[in-house]
Amino acid sequence: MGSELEILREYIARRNMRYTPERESIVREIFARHDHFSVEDLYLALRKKRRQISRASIYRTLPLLIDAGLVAQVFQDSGQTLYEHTYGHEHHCHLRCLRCGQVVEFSEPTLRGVEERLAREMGYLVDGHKLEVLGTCPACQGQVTNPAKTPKA
Amino acid sequence: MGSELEILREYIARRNMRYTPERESIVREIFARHDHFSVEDLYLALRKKRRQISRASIYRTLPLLIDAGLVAQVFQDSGQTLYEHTYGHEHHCHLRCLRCGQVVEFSEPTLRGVEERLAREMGYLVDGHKLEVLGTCPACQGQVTNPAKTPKA
DNA sequence: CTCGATGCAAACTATTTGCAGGCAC
DNA sequence: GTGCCTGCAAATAGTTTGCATCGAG
Repeated sequence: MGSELEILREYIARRNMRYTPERESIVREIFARHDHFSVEDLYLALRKKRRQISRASIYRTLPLLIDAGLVAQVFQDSGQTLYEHTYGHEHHCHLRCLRCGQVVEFSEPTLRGVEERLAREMGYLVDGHKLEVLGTCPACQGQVTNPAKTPKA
Repeated sequence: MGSELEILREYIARRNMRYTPERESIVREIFARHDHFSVEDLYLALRKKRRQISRASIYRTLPLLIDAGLVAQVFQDSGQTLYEHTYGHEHHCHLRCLRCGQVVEFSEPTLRGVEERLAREMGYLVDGHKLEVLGTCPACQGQVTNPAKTPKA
């Protein structure tokens, strides 16, 4: 706990950037929650805690955190990009219900082998993977069948 | 060849919708190309072939084609949603370079087993999966290291 | 003191939608 | 003829960006 801030500090120091209170608050908030969040979620949560940080700063900070390995982009839902913190968590995949949006996390260790195979065969330097399994959750089964909503672009 | 039109016809007939020349042209164009395309790509390609179809119609048609199993959403690149036709092709996964955007397709049959396991353990009705492996392609390795571009929302 | 970071508001861009006319059935 | 579709243009919504100011180093 708190070592995400050290990572941030180190990342920032190594590039002669500024360690600002805004950046620190953003990271604190991201690691205080344990869900998939959008920029808007972050913005509102910070504002509720009396840390008013502009959306622009959040948009500008997230790419840094991703590059620093603290955060990952998960997927899009209804037009919003969702993120999750990754530092300190084992990598996992997502099973998602196309009707209600429910997300279940699961792990699939064999994918490490797939990454290695691709690195070897294709000469890629592999950073990671994203596996999403899509379907209908138990609760949504047996309901009228409207075309499942396509995750908005 | 051409059976994608039959699928479309059947899908449309089954729901008392209209089989319009616009919808047919869109499907023809999608199956004439073999790449990942955006709505804009389609729009321009159709227009170049003197089939002027509005973007709105393309946006309205794609969800139907996805529901009909003819097309799938692949991923986002620079803010655009990319699609590919799927009918008549084996399912495959994507290996993508975060620096130049190159995409390599590969297959990973073991994922079928993962789907089955999840269906069994979580009670989901599984429609399919999307696996994306991210990294740096051989050509982009050994270049100055700017933070890899995050696929825009 | 200097230059990178912030906030604001305006700009962009992809996508959605209301509406009037057109056409598949 | 009826109601679904289409094109157009306007409306949305998420994200980006220019600029003046602020503040970390």
